[in-house]
Amino acid sequence: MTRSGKRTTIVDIARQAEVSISTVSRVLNGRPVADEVLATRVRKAATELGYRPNMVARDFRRGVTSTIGVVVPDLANPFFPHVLKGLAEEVSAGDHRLLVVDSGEDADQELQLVAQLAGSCDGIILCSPRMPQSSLATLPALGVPIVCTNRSVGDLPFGTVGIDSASGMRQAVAHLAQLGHQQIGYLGGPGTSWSDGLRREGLSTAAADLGVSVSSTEAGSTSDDGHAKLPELLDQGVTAVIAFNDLVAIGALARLRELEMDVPSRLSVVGFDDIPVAAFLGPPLTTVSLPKEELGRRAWAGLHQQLETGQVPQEELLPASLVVRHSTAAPAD
Amino acid sequence: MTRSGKRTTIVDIARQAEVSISTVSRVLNGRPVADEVLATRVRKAATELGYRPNMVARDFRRGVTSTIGVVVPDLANPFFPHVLKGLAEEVSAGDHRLLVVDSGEDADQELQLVAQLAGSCDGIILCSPRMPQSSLATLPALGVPIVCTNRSVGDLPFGTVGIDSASGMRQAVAHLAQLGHQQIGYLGGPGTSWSDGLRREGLSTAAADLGVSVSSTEAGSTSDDGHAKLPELLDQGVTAVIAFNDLVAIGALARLRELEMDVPSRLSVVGFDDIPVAAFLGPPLTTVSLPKEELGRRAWAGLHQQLETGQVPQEELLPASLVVRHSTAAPAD
DNA sequence: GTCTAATCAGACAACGTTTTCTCAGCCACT
DNA sequence: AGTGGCTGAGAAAACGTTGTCTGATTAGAC
Repeated sequence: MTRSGKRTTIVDIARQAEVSISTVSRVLNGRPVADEVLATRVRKAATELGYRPNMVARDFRRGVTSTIGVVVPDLANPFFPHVLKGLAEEVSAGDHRLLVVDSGEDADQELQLVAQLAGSCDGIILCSPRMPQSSLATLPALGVPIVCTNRSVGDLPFGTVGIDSASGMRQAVAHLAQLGHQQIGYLGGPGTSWSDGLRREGLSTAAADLGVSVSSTEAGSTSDDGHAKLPELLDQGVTAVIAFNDLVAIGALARLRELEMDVPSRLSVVGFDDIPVAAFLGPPLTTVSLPKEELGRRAWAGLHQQLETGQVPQEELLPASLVVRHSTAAPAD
Repeated sequence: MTRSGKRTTIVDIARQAEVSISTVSRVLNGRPVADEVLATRVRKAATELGYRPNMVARDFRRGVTSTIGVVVPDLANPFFPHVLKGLAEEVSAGDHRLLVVDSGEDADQELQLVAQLAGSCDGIILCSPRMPQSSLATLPALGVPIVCTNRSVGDLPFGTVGIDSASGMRQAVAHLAQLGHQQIGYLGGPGTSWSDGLRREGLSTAAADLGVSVSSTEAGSTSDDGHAKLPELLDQGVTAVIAFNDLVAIGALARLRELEMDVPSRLSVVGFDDIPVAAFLGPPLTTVSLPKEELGRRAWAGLHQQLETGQVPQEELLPASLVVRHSTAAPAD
């Protein structure tokens, strides 16, 4: 501390080490300094005074924020924290901070949050954005590089990285078909979800290919939704159900328990995401595992590239793979 | 945009509105301006030029960061996102940003992260910190106000807000005792967890008061831990098990299913936290519900107060309450 | 020994904003 | 009518850092 109550700055160091401010800056930033004597004097003074750089001033001068914004629809959905973990890992390695905001599954608030974030971020990652295409189209005007996950953005200049849900769905349907199921139900996600669109598409083509019939309903993304909408599918005589995600599957499982219908003997259930509890459910859930951490990592890679080169990265699609546990079996017949 | 490629600044506005820079600043910050004509000229120019303030410059000048750091042990643990939601709600209302970092349940990394965060935050909220008291004691030197949740900090100058886990535990034990259980097992949390200490304390006093006996083990905070450690308790002949949290309880439930021991007829299970899936498990989990969002809100209140007044707020304790579902019943005898 | 070239530390401007200070203008009161 | 006080807009400094530019010092070549 200097005599004044303020924080120590490079000026204090310069004074104490009897060198110029520029030299302090150079030493502290590891730029080449010829005179090793000066350098050590500076470093000594810095530690003596307990110097810690003022990041805000540094960012201000450099014209950056060193901050990346991430918008997720719902942190309480176990899917997103995993994406964040993958993201955080890489982002902090690149000396950036991560500003996380939760839009509460609200498309309007999502749009507002992005606009607000844009003011204090070098770049933004939109996880599974729920906003309509028309809102999405307003974002380039913010002048901030944006990468979307789990969403196609038309010809908007955004990087995108998604998961090949269609393929995952094909694997799930193939698995069920092989077990002998002829009638499959789909507990679909929210209509605003791009992934849900992909999954429905994969479902119908796979079903057509394999000669099984499909009933589907729009449920949502929570366990409550799965719990509420399952009977609708049961009425249609399905022998297996695929859920939009594991949470919905958990809701369905709970309803089946109430109805005293055993899983998998009376009904097979397949989830999506492979959240950690999936392996511990009763029965352990067969589900399509998605590379969540990798999704985060690739999103950062795309954004990073755009920040460095100005080039909008190409669209990317990550593979999904079915994990067979014990919630699926041959139909009772 | 001005002719140069740069972003528009208040200088551009001043030029266009033909007023001084100070006036622009005053108008834009809503400070009293006498001449309404000037004010409207400024506002008009600002919208025409599409002005968006440079937050970094503003924060720099004001000597603040407008950012609050939050450290959580594991985002994938469903407990924390709820705390964050309560927190985020209030924090963003106060024109602050939330910087969230995940320490991966690693005490060393936790300490490092806090030190790093300190450089770019006005204040820090430590959620259930896992670091030892000795590390905690080094934090005041960072010169940043800190509030801890779920942790007593001795005489360190931190605000703290916790949950009365001991009372929750008493309720759980009372519930089980009333059902007729005489032998209760506890699947404890990580030794570094303060909450776990509180819970053990509440458990032993409640057990003594009610005349039931207790066996306990140190499991951890994940479903894997519960799954692995449950047999240890079963060997001791308990008729009911209380888990450190719902995730651990889920692991226990899974193990019981494997062992074909029905819940609650063969063993009663009680969790802690009341995470959303708890209600959908098989059977729906009796658990001690914790005010997670409120915890976040109170933490911010404490930090906010400290930032405004410089006064370290008093320790706070929030109530917990048992939610009885279907994983508990009278013992088989 | 002198002149040129090269090297490197120090002086200083700049980043965009807020805020303090200055001073012009006006009103009211003597 | 002159002066004192007051209001409010404009000028300018300041925040801490980085980076460009300048000037000095030294080494090398003739």
